[in-house]
Amino acid sequence: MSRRQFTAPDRGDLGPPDDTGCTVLHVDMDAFYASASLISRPDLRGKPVIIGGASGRSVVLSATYEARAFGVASAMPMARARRLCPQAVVIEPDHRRYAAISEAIMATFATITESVEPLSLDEAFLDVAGALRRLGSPTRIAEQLRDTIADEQGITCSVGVASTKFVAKLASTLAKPDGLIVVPRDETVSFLHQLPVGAIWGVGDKTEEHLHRLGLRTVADLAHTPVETLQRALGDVAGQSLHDLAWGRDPRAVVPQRREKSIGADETFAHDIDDPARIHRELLRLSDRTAARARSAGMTGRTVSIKVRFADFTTITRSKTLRHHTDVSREIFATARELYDRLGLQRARVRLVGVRLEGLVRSAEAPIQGRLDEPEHGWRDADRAVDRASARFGAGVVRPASLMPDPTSGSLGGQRDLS
DNA sequence: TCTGGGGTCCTTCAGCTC
DNA sequence: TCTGGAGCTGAAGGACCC
Repeated sequence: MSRRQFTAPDRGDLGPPDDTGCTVLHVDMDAFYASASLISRPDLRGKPVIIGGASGRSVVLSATYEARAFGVASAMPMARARRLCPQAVVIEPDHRRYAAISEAIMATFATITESVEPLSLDEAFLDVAGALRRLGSPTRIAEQLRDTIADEQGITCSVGVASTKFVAKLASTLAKPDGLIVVPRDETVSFLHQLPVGAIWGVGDKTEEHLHRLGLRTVADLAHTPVETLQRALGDVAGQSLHDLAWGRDPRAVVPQRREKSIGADETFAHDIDDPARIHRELLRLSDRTAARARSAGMTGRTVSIKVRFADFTTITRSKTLRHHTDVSREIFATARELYDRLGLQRARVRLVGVRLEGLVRSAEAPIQGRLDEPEHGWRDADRAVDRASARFGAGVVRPASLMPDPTSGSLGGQRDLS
């Protein structure tokens, strides 16, 4: 679900594209969250619909093309989206439904090739080199795939077909909505050179601005700039990478399994908070959530980091690397709290806090060491028991006492000890 | 206009060891 | 014993992606 939009370069009268050697497909669902939400609301088809949270600070997760015509876009503040398109129907996201549909779509991909690299819930790369004899040309496979997903899931997708991942991804963006673009291997460079620099994967607003200041506006400009100049401006890695991509060089293969490197959770408050006790409770809740997700994924991590965003939107991070790996809620919270307290904030107004566990490895590869200060059946066992209860009765049935609603006030636990 | 939540990757800098 | 450089690691921040 790319957020950037460009116009497809004109191929002129070159005839049907030659897809020889174009075995990389990038498949991207069209307005995925909106399309998925409309499956149960067919009465809203053809109307402007925005998917997003109800809280004052939420942003647009997705919008139908009818809403986009009014200027509504992903990641836009909801308040602005509502102003741009007041007649739009707003629907709260339903992440369980999206995950279920995504799983079904990935299963469809798996019937075509084993070489599927999911990028997110709604898009993936497929390497179809091994499926050509069985299913036909890459273009034919892409067409079949689009038909199958439309029939089985009731949503449309766009597909880019090319010889490299980067070009296939660009092509699917240009094909939207409900389209298919093939970029023949021999036409890769001419295809790229017509595009603006912002079309390149990895060039965001800041880098685009930087390149514009250097007088570089198109991919052709980029390609004809000495790589050393780009490296001086953007750093060694980014400079080299941009130069390579501008010439269509992208050796990255489609990688079926990608291992997570960090797991975390953050939360933006409905209103800025300056009460340290409330922030500690939020850190506890986020540590709990992060640890539970790590255990569920069978991972442990060694570095705990926190993120704090202030009322003026400045953001800081602090991290601490432990001597051993952990997936224990209490230990992650203790580290997060220590990092927060070390900031020495005197009632600063905080907008967001986050907790993240980094340096992940599989639990089996990093046995959790028993600690001398832990009781025989330590906090790990308690966490496991909570996991089992949550699996049986639903998430949140067992929580730290400080996160239980306070019966006297109706709010979350008050001045309980969080240590 | 007023900016979510979940991630990855890169750069820079400081501290440590050899 | 002191010093400087190389290499590594951790920490922090920024940019980017969906």
